[in-house]
Amino acid sequence: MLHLKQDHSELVVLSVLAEGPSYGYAISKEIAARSDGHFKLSPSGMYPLLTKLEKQGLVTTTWEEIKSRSSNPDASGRKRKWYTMSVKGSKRLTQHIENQQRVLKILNGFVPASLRESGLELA
Amino acid sequence: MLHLKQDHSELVVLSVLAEGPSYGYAISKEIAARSDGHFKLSPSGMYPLLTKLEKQGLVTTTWEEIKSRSSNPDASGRKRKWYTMSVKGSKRLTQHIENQQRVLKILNGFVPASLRESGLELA
DNA sequence: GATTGATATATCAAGTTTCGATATATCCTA
DNA sequence: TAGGATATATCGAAACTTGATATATCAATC
Repeated sequence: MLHLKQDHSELVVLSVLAEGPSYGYAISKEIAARSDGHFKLSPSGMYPLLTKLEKQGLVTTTWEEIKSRSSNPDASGRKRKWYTMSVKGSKRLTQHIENQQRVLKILNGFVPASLRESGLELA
Repeated sequence: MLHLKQDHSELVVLSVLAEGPSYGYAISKEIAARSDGHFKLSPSGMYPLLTKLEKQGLVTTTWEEIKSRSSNPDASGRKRKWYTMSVKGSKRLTQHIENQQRVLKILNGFVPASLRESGLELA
């Protein structure tokens, strides 16, 4: 299991949001599921990141009031904060991936030829 | 220009050392040259890293006394610390690259199909 | 009706990492 | 003799990471 660092976190979260609006908890489950449990983004990594994305205008947010069926109808209920990727966020995701490609290509240039020949390539 | 993070630093430094012994200053120049100036590992990143590699037994070291031709033959002269990759270091480099490949493959699974179709792939 | 586990958002503090600045000293060339 | 390159190394402020903690609801079991 690998704890995601900021760069990868941002790429992964934006990628998940590229397929439609979601919210913190669901995103973290999605990341674990789609990585076969290999990637983990914990609450303390997720929420500060989402706040950052919001401040940078890469996502917009709305609150959903989750009404309980069984309890007091006046109760505030659980709240869910939805994140929707903006056009700016979409562009940022593309940039992110392009940048990763560039870095990978350079990085691959450092891999010794002997290893590259055995299929150990990064790009 | 991109400052290398620890993971990438280790991979790049071990890759350089895979081609033969070298020393801090030369490695940093090699990194800048072979990345067309895109990667930079500054002294404050380089020396602690080399010390770490040494402590982990991934490299062995020897000091070279660089004798001056023109000055006092008794002068201590400049010292150069050579780093030689060990068998353990060689194995670690392979592991490093294999691990990167694995992470990249998973990461690529998050990239939206629409972007992957335009050639924006990470693995 | 009480307990448990899952859902859901969020912060804190301690630890680690990063990186520009600094320190020291030699060598070479103009 | 001054400046730029060579060479190793540390410091401290800022940023980042992450386990722990806090709060609260909901659903299912006991």
